[in-house]
Amino acid sequence: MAKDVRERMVAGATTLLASKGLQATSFSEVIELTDTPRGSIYHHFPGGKDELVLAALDRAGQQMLTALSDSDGTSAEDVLATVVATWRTLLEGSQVTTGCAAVAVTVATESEELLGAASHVFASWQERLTALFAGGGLTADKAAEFAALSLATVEGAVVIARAKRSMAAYDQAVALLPTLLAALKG
Amino acid sequence: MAKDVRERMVAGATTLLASKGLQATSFSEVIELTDTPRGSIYHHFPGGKDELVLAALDRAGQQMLTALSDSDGTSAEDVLATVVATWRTLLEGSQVTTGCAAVAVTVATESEELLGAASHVFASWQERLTALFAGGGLTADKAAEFAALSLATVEGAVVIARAKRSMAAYDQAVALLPTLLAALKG
DNA sequence: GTCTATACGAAGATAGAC
DNA sequence: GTCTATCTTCGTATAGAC
Repeated sequence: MAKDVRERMVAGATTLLASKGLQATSFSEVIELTDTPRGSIYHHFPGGKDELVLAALDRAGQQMLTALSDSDGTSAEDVLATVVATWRTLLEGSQVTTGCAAVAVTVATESEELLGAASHVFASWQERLTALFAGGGLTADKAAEFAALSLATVEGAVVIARAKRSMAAYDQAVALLPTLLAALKG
Repeated sequence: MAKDVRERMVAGATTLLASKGLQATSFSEVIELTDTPRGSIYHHFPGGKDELVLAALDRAGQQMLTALSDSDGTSAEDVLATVVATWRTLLEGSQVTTGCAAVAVTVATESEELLGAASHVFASWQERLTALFAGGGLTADKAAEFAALSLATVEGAVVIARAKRSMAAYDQAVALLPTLLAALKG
């Protein structure tokens, strides 16, 4: 059915954004990857590529929020571990070739709308992390700053690990995050 | 003279990579930005676009190393402040639209050679930071981990700040780096 | 070193048939 | 909903004149 085709296209676009970037997230690649009919792209996405990418960003944003959905009421240490592990799993499962869709869009788009959507993804993650860290033992101020730093660190670590194709590079870059958290608590 | 044209093209490509990404770093854009002759691109870069981007990445890598060239013998705190301030200046001078060329290439290329060049840029920065932090009061192990984390954090902070077009987002993401450094020293 | 002309392919997008 | 055909634009790249 139609919903299914559209959903598969969005999922494929999300994957392509994260692994090959905005340029390679073309209709041709999406169709090939998802085995969906070429003739129905503009039926499902009248707004063209931008509408597809917008939907893909939204999906990517939701996925991380879902990964954090079980973290309510857990300690800040556990929240941090979940974030670090979630990205680690993504990297490892792709031989360190896949990263963050929002990052890929941010550094490659010239569209205000797409940039805004990427911004919204980051903001939603940071907001959620701030709440979780605050609930997990940090003061409001410290929670906000630690959420901002840990998100930036993980995003940077993912990019650097991809360039080096090295899980060790990722692990090294995030290694001191628990140390910082301990310092904030102590 | 020839060297001048080539150099201007490389400089322009570096700027375009950092601000508009790999796709937009096209010959047309480079020529327009740098006001260089269209007919001489393949004279200066027989290897085509990849050769141009390779040179641009190398240039970007050198620029950061140059920014760190006065940091020998300074404290780890001063080294950190220099790194954070260098990226901050770049962001601020562009209304938060410019970022890191190596990040732009990493998330957008499918070329092993370009990915390797981006990897080399990150490695050269990290190596230099590790040496500076070690010289500035950290043990070898801590220096390596703090170099990896601070580089990842700053790179991530730059991307997120660009998406949000917000210097405050950058400042917030890096705010706790001195706290971590203090914890490592104490 | 720089020019023009040109070839080639890919991508986004639209129109109209089925 | 899906197809095919087509259009336009753009980017990379080459050839050969100046």
